[in-house]
Parts: sequence; C-alpha cells; structure tokens
Amino acid sequence: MFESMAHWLVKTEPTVFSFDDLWNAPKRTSTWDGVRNFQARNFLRDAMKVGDAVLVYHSSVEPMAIAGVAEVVRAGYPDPTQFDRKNHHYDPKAKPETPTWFQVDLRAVKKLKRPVTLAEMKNVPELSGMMLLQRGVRLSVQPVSPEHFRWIVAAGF
DNA sequence: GCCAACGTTGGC
DNA sequence: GCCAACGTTGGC
Repeated sequence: MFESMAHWLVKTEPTVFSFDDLWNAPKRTSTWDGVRNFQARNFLRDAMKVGDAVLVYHSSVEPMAIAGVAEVVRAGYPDPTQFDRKNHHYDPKAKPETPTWFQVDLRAVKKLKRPVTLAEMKNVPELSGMMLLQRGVRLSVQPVSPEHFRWIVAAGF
C-alpha cells in the first residue's frame, strides 16, 4: 500500500489561499476546488488517492516556493463551484448529472521550516526533470517523482 | 506591467 | 478538423 502512494504538486496563489490557510483550517483540511484545466482535472478525478502526498507550491508571489506538505484525505468528487452561478469558477456548461470539474480534499501535514524556493530548485541538477521546472508547463496539479519529493522535503526540513 | 507559452473557442 | 483569435497562467 505504502509503495503505491503517489506524489503530487499543487499550485496556489497564497493571496487567494495559502498553505497557512490550509494549516489553520478546521482539521487542517480544505477542499481543493476551482481547478479548470482538463489535464489537472483528470489527475484530481482519476489518479489522486487517499493517502497520497502533495507538495503545496506558492505561485505569483515573492518568493515562489514549496511551502508545505499535505495529504489527500478525500479522493476526487465533483466540484460544487461549477454549479454555483455566483462563484467565480461557475461553468454554465457543467451539469450535475455529468459534472465536468472535480476536487479533492487536502489536509496539511507538514509546514516546511524553510520554504524551498523556485530559484533554489532551478539550481539543483537532481530536480531538473521536475515538471514544475519545465518551460511552459503551467499545470496546477501535477505528479512528482518520489525522489524529487524526498529531496524537497529534506531541503525544507 | 509585460509577454511567452499554452489551452480553449468558434468560424469556416 | 483546421487554425486564428482570444483568454489565462505565471515567471520575470
């Protein structure tokens, strides 16, 4: 079971929702909603499983960095914001019978003592294959190899 | 604030 | 089904 645990990275703009917000949420848990990209949706819907480990990355902020580690506590289920007309993420084409967008629930597990910055990661040869660091890749939910995951957690400890 | 890169939409 | 136009992401 443990060996099949997958590793992920999710991006968030901390001005909207930060790792600290997750850390301070009831039970340190929150839904991870609002993803509106099909490839990311597929990971949320089909691939992320309870117990999977997740790096939480802060984008569009100084410094851009991995802020902490979370775990999946509920696997993919329909994102209700797609049906909410008043929500910024409302999708008029989505139908409750056949939801388009999915979310998971995440629980904060570990706050890195030292955020691991994008600038730092770019200079680490071992991380050069990370999807996050590839030119033009802007997936907000992406898989991470166990090696890359371990390197980052160790660097931030 | 800029803009490269990418995803989506819609006319044809 | 092509592809130009448009919108978004997200680093710089």
